[in-house]
Amino acid sequence: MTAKLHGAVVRWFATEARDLPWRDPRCSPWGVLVSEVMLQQTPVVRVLPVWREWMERWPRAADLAAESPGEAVRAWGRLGYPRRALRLHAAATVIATEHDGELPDSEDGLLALPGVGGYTAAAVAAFAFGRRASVVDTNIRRVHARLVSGDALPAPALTAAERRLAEALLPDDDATSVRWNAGVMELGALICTARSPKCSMCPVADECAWRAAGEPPPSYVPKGQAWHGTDRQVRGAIMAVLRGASRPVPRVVLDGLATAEPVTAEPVTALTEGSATSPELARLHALAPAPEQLERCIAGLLADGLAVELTGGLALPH
DNA sequence: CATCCGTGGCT
DNA sequence: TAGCCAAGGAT
Repeated sequence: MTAKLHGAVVRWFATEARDLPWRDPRCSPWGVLVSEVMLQQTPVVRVLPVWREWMERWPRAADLAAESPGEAVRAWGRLGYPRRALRLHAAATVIATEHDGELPDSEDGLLALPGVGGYTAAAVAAFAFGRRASVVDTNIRRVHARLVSGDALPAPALTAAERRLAEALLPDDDATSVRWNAGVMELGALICTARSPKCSMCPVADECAWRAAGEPPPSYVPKGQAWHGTDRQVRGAIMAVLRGASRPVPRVVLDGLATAEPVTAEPVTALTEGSATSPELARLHALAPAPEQLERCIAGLLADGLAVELTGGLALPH
């Protein structure tokens, strides 16, 4: 019953898939893992250049493990959620020291790595090792919701029913299951998008339960992600300062930025000479965080290991 | 299980 | 333009 869907999606994927470097058969499992972690909540177009830099600089897990975690965070750049860089570095260390430099090829083995959850473990097992694994990401969930369940959007959180459905739809043989996973994911990314899906270009539009039902609206309103004034925004601004700093950033500089006292570009430059570029400091200052928020954010970054306290000030971890 | 955690392109 | 939202994971 699902054979028709399998054929349609696999054929569509064969001709319409984007030519992404981590899909190259010559890409190593390590390269696939790096791509999957970078792609967690970050769009492909922004990952591409950073992934290339990482692969050139750290072609094997052991190469990254030999670096300091701070270098990983700095090379992560502005991909967002920098703790992912930290966990990727930790995963590289585990791979280098406990797995002789080779990635585990089973879902369970992958799942044990830092920063690797259910999605990433299944994705690497499938895309790097050709295993039959049930990959469930936001794209696949959305396609399943529309195509099979007739809903405009998947539930707010992954449900057991969705896992069962994904497993039930997964082709039996390894090779087809890999193409199905990749194809459904690509379909969700390019055609069956969250907003304004391109149904006229969909290879399985005729089988879509959501279309058959007259494209009913979502049964709930997704709540947006708060940003302005949040700790995340302040943490991000602090991290940008630390990434741009070639030496520890004195606490007095950071603390001074939280005050209402205007800070001119001149003294900022003088205080942080050689330790940070002024655009990053200016951005943090423009946020005008309350002293307690700034303190809370710094404490959070220290607790997360994204920053360390030195006598000279705050810096990326060594 | 809900919340927290960055960033910037797109509509 | 202001929001929406993207190949999630950890707690």
